Amino acid sequence: MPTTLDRIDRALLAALQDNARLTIAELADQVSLTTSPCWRRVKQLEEQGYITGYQATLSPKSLGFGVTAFVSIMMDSHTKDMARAFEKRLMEIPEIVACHHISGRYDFLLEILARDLESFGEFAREVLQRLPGVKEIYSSFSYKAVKERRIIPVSENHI
Amino acid sequence: MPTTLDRIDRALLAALQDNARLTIAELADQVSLTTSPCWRRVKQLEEQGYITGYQATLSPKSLGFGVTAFVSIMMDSHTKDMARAFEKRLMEIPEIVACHHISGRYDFLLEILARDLESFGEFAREVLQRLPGVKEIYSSFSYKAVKERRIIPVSENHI
DNA sequence: GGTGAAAGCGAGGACCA
DNA sequence: TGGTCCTCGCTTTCACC
Repeated sequence: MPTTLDRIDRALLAALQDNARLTIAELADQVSLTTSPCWRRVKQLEEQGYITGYQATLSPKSLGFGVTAFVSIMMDSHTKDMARAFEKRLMEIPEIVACHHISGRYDFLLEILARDLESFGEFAREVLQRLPGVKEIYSSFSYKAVKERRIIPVSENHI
Repeated sequence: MPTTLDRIDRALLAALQDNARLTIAELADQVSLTTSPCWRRVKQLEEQGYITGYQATLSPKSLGFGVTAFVSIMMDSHTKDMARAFEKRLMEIPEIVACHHISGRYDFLLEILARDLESFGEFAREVLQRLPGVKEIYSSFSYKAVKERRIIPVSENHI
């Protein structure tokens, strides 16, 4: 399915990544197309998996989350069951907004939101330390999000 | 401005975080309101900064990025000028999709997309090592994104 | 791949409760 | 606040190039 993307497809992806609420008419205008082919292309990009969803970006601070923490976790053992239990438990905890299984000294890298440092401390003690299979935890706090929109490059140079 | 959010506002935020392309009519339906008040609430949530934007979520893999790397960077010195030069340069590099200034042993944590490991190696040598003020770099690769949608909790329990 | 038209629906505003 | 109504423009899907 992943047919190759032409200039117009890439322009559509860039435009929608910047503003997911653009109407088809506005999009068509930006890429110099009429609405029908523009609409078909967007549908195709969705069906072929280039676009996986549309999300409103919320402000953590406005919602009461003053602290973003990055937590590195080392596991006791590295069995498949252990990893599965750990990952399953993670999915239930909304404060953990991202998690990657990673290479290197630690096994998982988590991104966590908390109201403040005190509430993070409690969360670390009561929740993180009790996750199945955890051996060691290293926490680091974000002083400032220098770049956080996670804009994926779509221009051809990068491929 | 940040007036407090009631149940309906939170439901709207949750719905739009899940699908930013919902129409006002669909949203109104989900929260049992008619379109006008629903529309007014969404506009308010945007104006008051709870919603900072709407983004299409793209698939890095489909776009040719097979590797997600987390790079920790230690700086030479910690002057304000140094940090500014470093941050300014970061903003110009699209492969760096996120960056936080952090506490702890390292100063910055970057998230980087690359085609493959080889191309990341080149990027690390040619770009990262040459960023202004860099003293030490530690790279770690994501084997698997266990959770990556960065859904910010909006239910009242968390506040 | 592209155009153009038609039917139906949503957006956004004025106004009332 | 929430609801009604109204108008304009957009979305979506045709048939066709």
